[in-house]
Formats: sequence, C-alpha cells, structure tokens
Amino acid sequence: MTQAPSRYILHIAVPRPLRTLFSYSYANVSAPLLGTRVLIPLGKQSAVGLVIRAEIAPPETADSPFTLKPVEALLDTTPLPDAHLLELLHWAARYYHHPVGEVIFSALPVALRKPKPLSSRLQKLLGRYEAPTLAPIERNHLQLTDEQQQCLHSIEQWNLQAPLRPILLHGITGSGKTEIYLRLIAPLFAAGKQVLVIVPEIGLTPQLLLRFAHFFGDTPMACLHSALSDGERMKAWLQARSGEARIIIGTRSAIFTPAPNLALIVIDEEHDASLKQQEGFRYHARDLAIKRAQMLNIPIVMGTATPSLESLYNADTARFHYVRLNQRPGTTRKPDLQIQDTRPFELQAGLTPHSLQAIRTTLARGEQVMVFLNRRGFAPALYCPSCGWQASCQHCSVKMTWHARRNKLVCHHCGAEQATPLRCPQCQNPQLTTQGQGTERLELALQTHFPAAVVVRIDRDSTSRKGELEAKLATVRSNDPLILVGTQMLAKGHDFPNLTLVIILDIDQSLLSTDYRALERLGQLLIQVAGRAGRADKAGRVILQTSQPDHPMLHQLVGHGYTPFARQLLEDRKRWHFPPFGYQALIRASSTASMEKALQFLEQISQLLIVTDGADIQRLGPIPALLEKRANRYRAQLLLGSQHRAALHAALLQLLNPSVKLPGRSGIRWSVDVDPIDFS
DNA sequence: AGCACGCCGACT
DNA sequence: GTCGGCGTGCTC
Repeated sequence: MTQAPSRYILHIAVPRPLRTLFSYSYANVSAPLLGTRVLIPLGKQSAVGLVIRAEIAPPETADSPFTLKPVEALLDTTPLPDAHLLELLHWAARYYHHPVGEVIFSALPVALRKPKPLSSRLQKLLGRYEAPTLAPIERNHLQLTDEQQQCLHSIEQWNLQAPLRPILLHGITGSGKTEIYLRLIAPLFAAGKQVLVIVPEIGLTPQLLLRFAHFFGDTPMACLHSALSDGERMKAWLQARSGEARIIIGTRSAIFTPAPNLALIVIDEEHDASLKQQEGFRYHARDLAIKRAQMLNIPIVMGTATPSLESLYNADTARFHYVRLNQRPGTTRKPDLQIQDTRPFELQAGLTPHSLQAIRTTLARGEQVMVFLNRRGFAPALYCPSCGWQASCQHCSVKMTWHARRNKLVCHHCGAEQATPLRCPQCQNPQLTTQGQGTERLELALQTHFPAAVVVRIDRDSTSRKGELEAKLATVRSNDPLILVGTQMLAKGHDFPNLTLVIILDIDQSLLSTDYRALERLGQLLIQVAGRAGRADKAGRVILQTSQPDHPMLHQLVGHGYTPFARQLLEDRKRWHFPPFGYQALIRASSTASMEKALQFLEQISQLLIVTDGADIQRLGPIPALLEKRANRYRAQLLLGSQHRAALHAALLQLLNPSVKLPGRSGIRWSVDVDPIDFS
C-alpha cells in the first residue's frame, strides 16, 4: 500500500502582471482543489492566488531553483472557475498574450479578490433570490412566420449534427431574431439546462431582459452588466454557478460566468465593437464564446442584422452555418434609402432643404422623425475669427467641444472641462465663434425651426442621470409627431413604432477615414439606424446627408444592401491580406515625454522582430496613433501582420519573453492587442 | 500591480 | 548632514 503524500507543490496564478505561475509548497495529505483560492506570501505582502496545478513534491527538493514558500491558508472548499472555465481562461491568456493571473482575476467578481472565504458569502446571499414575477404572456401568443419557422428548424437540425458548428443568424432589423432565440432556449429548461446570452454594452439591456422575463415567466434569470454593484454582481454570479439561474444574460465579461449545466450560448449583435474589451485584457467576447462552446461541445448562435466581415467570411468558408431572416413581420416595404448631396445647399440646422421638407411632411402626417448625428455637445470647435485661435485640450491633441447648456468646454477624450473663455486668450477679441454642430445645437435648431414639434435629444449628456433615458423613451412613445435627435445610443435595440423618417448627418469622416475598419463600421451603423425606420405597417424613409455622394462604397451599400457591400470590403481585405485573410496584433506605446520616445521604443521592437521573424511578419509602423496625444501621453503604434497565426503568435511570445530586455523603457507604457479592431 | 532599493536635489 | 523624488527591478 502506498503512503499518502504529505507535501505538494502548488502552481498558483497571482494577481500581478506576470506571465508565469508561482510555486508554493503545501503540506497536507491531500492537495487543494484546482480553481480554489489560497492566501500566499508574495514579496513583502500576502495576496490571493488561484490554484492552477498541484503536484506531489519529490522527496528531495534541494536542487530546486527556489526554496518554496508555504501557502498561508486555503480560502475555498469548492473551485470558483470549474475545470472547463479554467481551461478557457488559460487558453485566453495564451491567445491574447495577457498575464494569466490578471485574466483569471478579471473574470471573477471583484469581491473575490479579497481574502474572504466564499462560504460566509454564500450564506448571506443565497435564499434571497427574487424571480421575476411577470407572467409568461407571450409563450403561446405569437405565432412564428413561415420564414422564422424554417430558420428555427434549420438551426435545430444543425444542432443535432456532429461536429457542431457556430451558427450565424443574419436577420434584418425587425425580422424577429429574438423570437428565434426564445424558441431555441425554451426546450432546454425541462432538462435543467442553462443558457448564456451575451448582449452589447448598452443601456438597453433591460429591453431584451423584459422580453425574456415575459416569455419565460418565473424561470430564474441572472443578469450581469456594468451597472451592477459588486454585491449584485456576486449574487448573479453565484446563482449562475450553482445552476440555479437558468438564463444568464450579460455584457461581454459575462462570457466568463460559471454555468455547470450550460447548453447553449447566444451572442446578440455579434458585429458590435463593444464585445471587444478595449483596455487591459483585450479579449473579444464573441471569439471566446465560440471557443467556450467548442470546448463544451454545445451550440452557439450569433445574431446580427449586419454581420462582421470575419463572421461573413466564416460563413462563406463553411466554418459557420449561415441562415437568413429577410422579412419583417407586419411590414410590407423595406425602408427607402436615399443619398443627399449637401454641397449645392446652404444648410439650415445642418439640414438640406430637402431634409427639412421631409421632416415637415412627416410631422404633418403625425409620424416621428429621427435625426442621427454621432457627435454630442453643441459645437465641436470654438475659435476666434480674428486671429484663428482654437480651443484645444491641454492634455490631448484634439479640439474641445463646446457645451452650451453647461457653458463649458469639454474634451471628449480625457473628460477635461474648462470654463468658456470670455475673450480670445491670444488676441483678446471678445467675439468668439463656434464651428460645426453637435446634437445639442441640432436639438436647439430643430426646435427653433419646428416650434410646434416635440424635440427629444438622446445622448450620453442628456441621459446620464438614472432613469433619464427611460423617461425620454416614455416621452417618445407617448408623443406622436416628434423629432428625436441623438447619437450612436439610438442605433441599437429600441423599437419606435411610429418612426418613419431617419436622417443621418455627418458621415463624411467615416467615408474618408484611414482606419480600414471605418467603412465596415459605417455600413453597420447606417443599416442599424435605417432599421429604426418604418416598423409596424408604415413604410420608412432614410436620408443620408453627405458631401461625398459619389463614394463608390456608399452607392454599393445604398444600391445593393449590406451583404454585397460587405463582400466588396472583403475583396479589399483579401488584396491587402488584412483580417480575416491575415492575422494582426497591434503594439501600442505611450510616453509622457515625447512622441519621439514612443516611436523609438516601438522601433526597437520592430528591429527585434526583423532579426527573428522577418520573413513571416509584416510590420506597419511605428507611426503616431490617430489620436496622437491623449491625457498627457504621446501615443504611437506598430501593427504586426502575418498570414500565419502561428508565426504572429511566436513573434509575440518572443517579444514578451522576460529575457528580452528593451532599453529606454523609462516612462513608456506599452501593450499588446491581438486581433485589434480599434486603431485610434 | 505593489513595494523596496537606490542614487541625486533642497531643506529642518 | 537628512527627506524624498521617481527610475529600476523583483515578486515562488
């Protein structure tokens, strides 16, 4: 009979930006479970770490490189992330080249970073679950259309086949994608299964949530989004982990929620940029969801009206199943899209005479109008007409936006605020002028132009207080002839049944941008916004105002629709070996001292990569970032590309190897972004 | 990330 | 003569 070992070496993930695990000794007859937290000595302090691996200590460890410190205490009796989730987190740490400990701890509720045993929390939190009390009114209420029925049938059939493939559900706005999700989810509850639904980061999660609550009645749901307090988050997380919550609905970080009986993942708006985390651990929730589903061998459905080029390509190459919903139940016609050349006209309130006339007739019919302008504030510039001075941010390389209601200059990049100067700081001219327009000015101008109409503005400034957005939405629902002014916030998730005219302003910047993803995003935004027009039984009309009316891609989009537009963009991507035809990683560096310092640092990295992987890695840069200075830091970037993911991966590993010393690092902050989508 | 160690400027 | 500035390096 073998004797039970009495000493273990534990490999621990520590909450530090370190790319290795640390080893500690642990003396006991049995090792702690993998995925449990332990209290460990780390430097001069003690810290909470997570057990990743345990091995029996060899009898003699004299030749070990360190004398291992002993673990101070065990904190949990059951694993926090289960084996599957740990594997996913590990995979993500490697894929995104981010320190394991940070990956793991960013996936757990913050409350678990403190060395408190879980058991005391469990007692406080469980048993207080309040299920939504709404009755299941929709369950047998809405009949699926033939198209929806067929779509549902296809998905159900695919999900019975092995091997499973992710499903791209491409459904135009209003075609009833949510209805499909609901029907896919419903049969899973009988077997005690759980479902994870990931939605974009918007203040509108409640709308989908309400829909789910209506449909599923008292089925326990857990909701995880950025507005939750630590306690609420912890509670939702525990309910998911215990299997009690059957539907887990949340924004991108919810992809890391433990769910022992997970049977389906739904990604809503799979093209949405907010699914990618843009700082620290820069993961893409959709891509991790695909990985998670693959590891668990469960189905994943991704819905969108405007598929990302990546997903469309995956559908084209049969990595994904692909199904379309082309009809809007209850609507006869698609919205009529037209391009308005702004150049021949003198604009009033930023609108062409044609647009103003369209607003007038729409209001006269008792219907609603939406004017979309993706720029908040009153005016994007304040300048002096006599000497040319412009108000610019002291910390960033941008002009400050003037906000009329607050009478302040605000930097939309670092948040700095400044009182409006009474006279030009350069030439003392008291007559300062604004240039360009934001939603605040648009609201005022439209109110002046249509004094009898109700004008409602929805943007970050007008909805920052709690309940304000809901109140504004209620106004929109209860007033018939009405003008709605707003930003990006209006593009997603809302139903405005009486909205029949949408006017989109100021898309020129996106048409002319150097960012190769700008056109894709513009196309998605235009289709999403246009989708707001003409719900129910009324035909919609969409006017795009631009000074670039001959832009070929705009014609492609308006004339042929999103899919041909996207395929055209894919052709360009193919020619340049850009994603999805090649793989990229973006190295960002910033310096408080100078742009030169940041560029020099990246140049070193670039040289390092020539020597090692020159043949397989293309380098673009280093160049100053689009936003050259932000919050007092000069920003530069180096884009790495390769047709072989493995080559890119190897290059990053090499670069991040702790033995690689990069001199001149002082004052430099730098980071790696795998599969970057934001180049600002 | 923290935290300590380590050399250079203005103070009780 | 010291207090403290943050540059540099380490954490099993």
